[in-house]
Amino acid sequence: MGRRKIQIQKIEDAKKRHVAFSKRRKGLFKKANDLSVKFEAQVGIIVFSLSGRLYQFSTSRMEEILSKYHESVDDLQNPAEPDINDLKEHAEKLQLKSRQMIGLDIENLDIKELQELESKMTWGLATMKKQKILRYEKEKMLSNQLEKLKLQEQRILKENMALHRQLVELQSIMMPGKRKHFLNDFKPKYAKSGDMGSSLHLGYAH
Amino acid sequence: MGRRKIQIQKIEDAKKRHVAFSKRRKGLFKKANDLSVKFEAQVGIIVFSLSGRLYQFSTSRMEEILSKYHESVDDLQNPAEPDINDLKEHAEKLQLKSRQMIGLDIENLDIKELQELESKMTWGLATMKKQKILRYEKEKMLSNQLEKLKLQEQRILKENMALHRQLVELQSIMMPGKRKHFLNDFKPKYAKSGDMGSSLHLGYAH
DNA sequence: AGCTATTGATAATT
DNA sequence: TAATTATCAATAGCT
Repeated sequence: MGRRKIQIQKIEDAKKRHVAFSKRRKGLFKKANDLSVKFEAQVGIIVFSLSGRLYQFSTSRMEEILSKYHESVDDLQNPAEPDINDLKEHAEKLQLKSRQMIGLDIENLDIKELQELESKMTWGLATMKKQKILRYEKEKMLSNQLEKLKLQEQRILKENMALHRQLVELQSIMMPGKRKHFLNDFKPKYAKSGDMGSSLHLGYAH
Repeated sequence: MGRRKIQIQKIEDAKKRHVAFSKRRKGLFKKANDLSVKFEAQVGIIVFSLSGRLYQFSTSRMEEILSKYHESVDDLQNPAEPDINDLKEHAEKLQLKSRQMIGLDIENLDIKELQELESKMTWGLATMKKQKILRYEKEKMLSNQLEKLKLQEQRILKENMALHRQLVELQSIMMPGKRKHFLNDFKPKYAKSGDMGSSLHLGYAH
């Protein structure tokens, strides 16, 4: 490359380091761009510097690429919930191999091992997907229950009114024009006419 | 690079194309690895081939990098809901510039323009976040309503039973040991003793 | 999958 | 920060 061969990275002084980082980032993004142009590939690159700054390159909207990535990963059938420790162990393994240039020799890796790794990696995503479904079903169940309860309330109210009507009728037959005192002094709250609607205002569109 | 200079990409035959793609991918991933080692950077690369196949490289778990990316993007304050057309226009602009190697000259771009673009790009994410909150509140509202309805049902049932009791008491006073016929032949369904619980089995943990 | 002529990338320097 | 250039690295076309 440059005037001298370089191997590993020493801390160097901050300025040189920054310049070199900038150059190499630029080079990486250029390579990515070349690839995307030459092969009509869709590429997204995310880089975090040591200081935590984000640099990114993408041939189209990054979010588009990321969601496509998630779909792609989701599409791999998810294994029956691998043990979480197993998952972590594999993640560390991958990380280690990554340092040993897994990316470079990715095609030389045992394909089965790679698939296994990938599918285990997607476990988290699959779980999220399930939760989404569960959430939807829970919500549906809730609104169903609500509907049933409202109907139930209507029926009971109706019966309540009927009972009340009978009671009044009976009282008027027994002692017309007089008030009864031997009965409990009970005042129905929920049997007023014209209040057949729910006493709660429940507006909810599912 | 090779024996001859290459400019654009012709359709070539599939085999050569695939070989070249593979080589360049490998090269790209190597560059990424070099960068990450030399500068302790965290790098994630997602590549979709024209046929839709996914290739990826990452220095640590891809999901970790992606969530870090989302955090990073989320942290930029989102502007007060830019117009959707404005957003689209900017997205197309970015896409166009992307083709013109925005990634390469990203540092030469007007920083303000870049920030504006980025923050508008995060609008979609912010909206999703809001929807999540709304969903939570909707669910809370639903379960609140359910609770209220259940209590309401209890109260009405109680009153129903009381009414029924009075009715029976009144009948027994008027005509002990006899059945009344001038009253409607009404059979309360919801005033049976021992059925004070809700008739619906509503199990729900919020 | 290896090889190498040739172009591309870049470390050090200005 | 930008340009130059001596060197090393990547790779296109061949086997």
